[in-house]
Amino acid sequence: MKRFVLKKEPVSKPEYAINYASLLNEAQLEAVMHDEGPGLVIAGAGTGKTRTLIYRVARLIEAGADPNRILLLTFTRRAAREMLDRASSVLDERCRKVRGGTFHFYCSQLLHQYHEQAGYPQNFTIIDTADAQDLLHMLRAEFKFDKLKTRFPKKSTLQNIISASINRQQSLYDIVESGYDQFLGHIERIETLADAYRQYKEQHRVMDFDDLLVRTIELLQNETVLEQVRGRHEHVLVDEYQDTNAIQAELVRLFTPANGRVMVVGDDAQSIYRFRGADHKNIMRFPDLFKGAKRITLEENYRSTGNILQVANKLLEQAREKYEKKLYSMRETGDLPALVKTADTREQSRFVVQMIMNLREQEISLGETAVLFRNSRDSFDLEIELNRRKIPFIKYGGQKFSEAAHIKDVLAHLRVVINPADALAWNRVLTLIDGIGPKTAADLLNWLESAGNPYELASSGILSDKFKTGLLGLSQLLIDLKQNELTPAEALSQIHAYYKPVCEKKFDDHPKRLKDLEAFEGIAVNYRDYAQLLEELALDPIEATAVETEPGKEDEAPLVLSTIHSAKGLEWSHVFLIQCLDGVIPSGYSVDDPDEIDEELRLLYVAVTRAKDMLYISYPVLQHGSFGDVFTKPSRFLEGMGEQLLEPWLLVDESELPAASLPSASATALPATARGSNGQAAGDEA
DNA sequence: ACAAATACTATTTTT
DNA sequence: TAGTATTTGT
Repeated sequence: MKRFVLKKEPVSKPEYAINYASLLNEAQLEAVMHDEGPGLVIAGAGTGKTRTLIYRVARLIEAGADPNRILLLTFTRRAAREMLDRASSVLDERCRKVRGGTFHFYCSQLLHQYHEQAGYPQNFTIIDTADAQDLLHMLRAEFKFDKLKTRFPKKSTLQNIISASINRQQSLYDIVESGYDQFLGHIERIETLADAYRQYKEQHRVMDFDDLLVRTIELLQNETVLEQVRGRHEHVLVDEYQDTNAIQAELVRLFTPANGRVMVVGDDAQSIYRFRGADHKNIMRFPDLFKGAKRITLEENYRSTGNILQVANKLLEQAREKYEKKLYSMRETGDLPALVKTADTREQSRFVVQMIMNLREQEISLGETAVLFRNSRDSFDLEIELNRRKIPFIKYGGQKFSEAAHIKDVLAHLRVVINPADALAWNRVLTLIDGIGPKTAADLLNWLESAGNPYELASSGILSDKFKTGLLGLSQLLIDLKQNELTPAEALSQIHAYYKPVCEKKFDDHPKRLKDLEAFEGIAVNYRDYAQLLEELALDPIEATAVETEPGKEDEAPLVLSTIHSAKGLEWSHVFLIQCLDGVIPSGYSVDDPDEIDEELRLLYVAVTRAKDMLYISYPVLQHGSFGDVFTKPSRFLEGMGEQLLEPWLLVDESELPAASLPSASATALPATARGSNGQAAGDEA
């Protein structure tokens, strides 16, 4: 029955098991069914972007595409996993065979596979941001730049500058001039360091995150490799395209097969990674890069109530650079988002906790609620309050679990065993020993390079009584780890035992950290060998910083605390946005650059559009600083919003309320709605 | 000369 | 809070 007339007929249904037309709106359907040539989907927040991608994957497979030859690039590995999970439940298990992951992950796969052409050993190691910083720290000491009279950038700043220079494809000078002008006097030293850093990485055959992308582009200059790589992609799909930078855009171009089957999805109004070189205009330049790209726009929002979208649209109106679309809510109007002014941070925390407890009584579970903030530290006070009230929560964003000092300490021991040439890990391991500082460690390292057996530390020439015992202990541990073939979990448990006293001495909060280590051993059970554990951890660090679970209630999904950046692509029924202050959002660092201000505005836009049913924006009037209290102003972005957009809530002291309204309470504040008695506000129900 | 203890200060966001 | 500068101690 295969007929050459098929093309002329309306989209044929009988071929598909899934009835796409009934499950998707017109624009979504168009994106899912799009066949030849490049496609660009501009999808506003909550317009079913992910849904469209999922159904497209299913549709392509149904149409006969080999799942293995579909490449799905996402921003995080979590997003890739979720998408393929959902696609599998929509269609079937074939969807799991889709190639996918982050740009970094896919590049690292290619580089391992074509290591010869790339000029690297098969087992090159990937260093994460913290390693890169440690390396710069070491180099800075080597060049004696740490003993200068004028202020020199600290290691994290140095790493930021170097990485920005690569990702934004600008010279170090330009980066320093535009963002770090206080260090312009040191520009030559910074250039020296960046050069030494690059050399070290080449000599030791390690790559940082940026190298993974840059080296892949270099690799694909090889025509044979390029043909092979392209040849294995039948379709390329890219999510969150607005957050790609020029390097990633080039990768997409290189990955795309000759048939031009590439589809990218994104929202220029949600571009929030400028600092990493992303340019929200990139997505609009896609048609220049891929001629004849079909453009599809999704504007119907299924997520948020009308009132929430009004606030979102009002935010975008303030942008200097206009965005082309406006969101239309497909839902009811809903309640007005709340604007809550609190006396100080403590009161804000108590307000949030109180509201969350009230919501829980109204059958809105913790898992349907999230608290968002600009900076990771903005939730510190709230975390204390949540702990006090025994409310389980999980925090995303900020420092990662596997980047915490104590976890890195433990991992360094593993790294030394896998790769005795890993100077960074040695440095870390050695300086943990009492009596060994940077200098002695460097001397020992020097000796190590010529040593026959690097683990027989005791035979080194420079043994002093001061640290002899410690060094012997370390030697013992490393030999144990090397000789007995242990699983990663067993090895970690050995290291844990060795590290325990060190940890107790080094950290005041050792009980918490030792508990983390136990949890880490549990996680390590899932890994085959040391090397796999280390590489996966570098590319996909364990995101959650702290999980606090109340015993017995483990099945209830915990409350989510998240930075706005980490909340991208997610949604919750009720969303609290705390610390909505001028100087926080927009960040105080961005106020003199209009482009940066626009980015902060988009950030706020992302935060607001995470909410499905109700949004609470709060800010404290007074902040307790180290120099005394400081009066603060709400975010400038909220200024133009009248009471018809945001409803001001008053916090009423408990003592002024009828006794019944609060079940258990210390001096907790309670919101009262200005709308009178019918309000949904907390406390009214119970 | 180097390590350890203490005081101070400046703080984004992520692969 | 953690990273850095300064002081104290061995």
